[in-house]
Amino acid sequence: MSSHITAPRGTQDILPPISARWLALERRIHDLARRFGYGEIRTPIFESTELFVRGVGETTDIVEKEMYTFLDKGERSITLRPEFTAPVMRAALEHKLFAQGPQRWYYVGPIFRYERPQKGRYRQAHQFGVECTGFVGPEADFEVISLAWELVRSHGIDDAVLNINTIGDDECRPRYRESLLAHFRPHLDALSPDSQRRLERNPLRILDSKDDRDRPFVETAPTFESILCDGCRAHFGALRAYLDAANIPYVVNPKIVRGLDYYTRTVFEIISGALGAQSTVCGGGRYDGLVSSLGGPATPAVGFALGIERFLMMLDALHGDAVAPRAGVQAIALGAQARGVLVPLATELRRILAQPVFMDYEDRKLLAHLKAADRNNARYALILGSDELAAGEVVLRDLEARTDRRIPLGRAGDLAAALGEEQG
RNA sequence: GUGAUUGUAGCUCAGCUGGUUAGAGCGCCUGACUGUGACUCAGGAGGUCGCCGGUUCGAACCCGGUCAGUCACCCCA
Repeated sequence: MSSHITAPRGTQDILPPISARWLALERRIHDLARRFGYGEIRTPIFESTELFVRGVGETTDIVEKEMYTFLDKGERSITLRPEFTAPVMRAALEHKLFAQGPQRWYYVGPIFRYERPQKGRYRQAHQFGVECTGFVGPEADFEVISLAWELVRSHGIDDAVLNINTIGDDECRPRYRESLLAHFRPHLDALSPDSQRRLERNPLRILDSKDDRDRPFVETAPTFESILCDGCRAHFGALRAYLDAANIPYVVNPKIVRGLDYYTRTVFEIISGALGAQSTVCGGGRYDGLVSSLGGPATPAVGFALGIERFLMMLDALHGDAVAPRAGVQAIALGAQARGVLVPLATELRRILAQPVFMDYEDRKLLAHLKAADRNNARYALILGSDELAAGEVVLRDLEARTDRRIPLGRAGDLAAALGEEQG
């Protein structure tokens, strides 16, 4: 078994029938994005390592320890993309798209992070996300959040909660950071080892600590609310007003921080209890400083990324036991002569019918063919044996109603019509 | 990277304090029924017990290592 080659750790093969659920979700994603006026962007799966170091932030965990980085044969440092936002902005800069005003893109595809796999966490994961650039106002934040929420809402997922927060901008975030440092530093020795490490790196993250040792100091820590600058305060207030007006439920959660360096002002997550410890299915926010830090024009932007695997886990938890309705036709030929007639007929039916047409080609008993029809979850069996051949007919069996009818073995169109009638 | 836990048939799992030929259910194949499917019944195929090494007369079982799955920490989608 393990002497055979297996899929690399943290990756998975997506096989039928599960792959059909991926396809269904992807279709809804494409449709949703189109309705919001977003165009699909596809970027390379690998990029220059430098892009992520500058874009994501060199002290982030993603860049420090989670990237798939290697030298190619030309000695270039290459990295499998660990996220989409930096590549999308790189592409936009490369093609001078910001010169054309506000832009809206979405993407669907794999990302790669070298992590220990666990529930909802893989080394190759898939994300759907959007980026909206060129708008400084809260309307863009609202648009992006409502797009994400619409995907959740339209699937009837009821245990998902939208969490929003603001983490300030260049003006007030440094002030808040300083006040947190001033608050925690005197208690450094009493903090958990994790939080001691977080203090200089990203003190905001201490607020989200699960360690009891940190709790008393977290509770007395200054709130961002008290330090927020007027601009950020107004932006956040306006966003909340839009969400209220749209009846999108949310909670303000000061612990939502986000681990990537590029976020400013609005951050949000959609969280579900169906996901175990990796409870975030969708995370995003505003990143007004990223484009200029990549050497482009000062360009405000908002976006999010949504984990496809995690989203499908939520759908599983919601209605994992749903049975698919029977659909399609199992074409059954008994004997070589019947097969010679039925094979071309099946091909014609495939041209005409929207339903799938299944067919096995072995010389097997009728019983075995009908079992195959059950496995394929077919609604009908189209049976052609020597009797039917002699009579110039086929038997159309409704596998659900368990009824037979004989239909003249003529044009495929007549058959399709018969099937169409039966399908209502 | 840290910790816990689990690897036996396609799937879900038994397998006693080590004992020689490793089992069950489901699924699959064949037949009872030249040709009528979720039901019966009878046969059959399918396993280097994750892998490597050690201990032992003897290892699925004990020990070490390794790989992988699962879960949590960290972090994130």
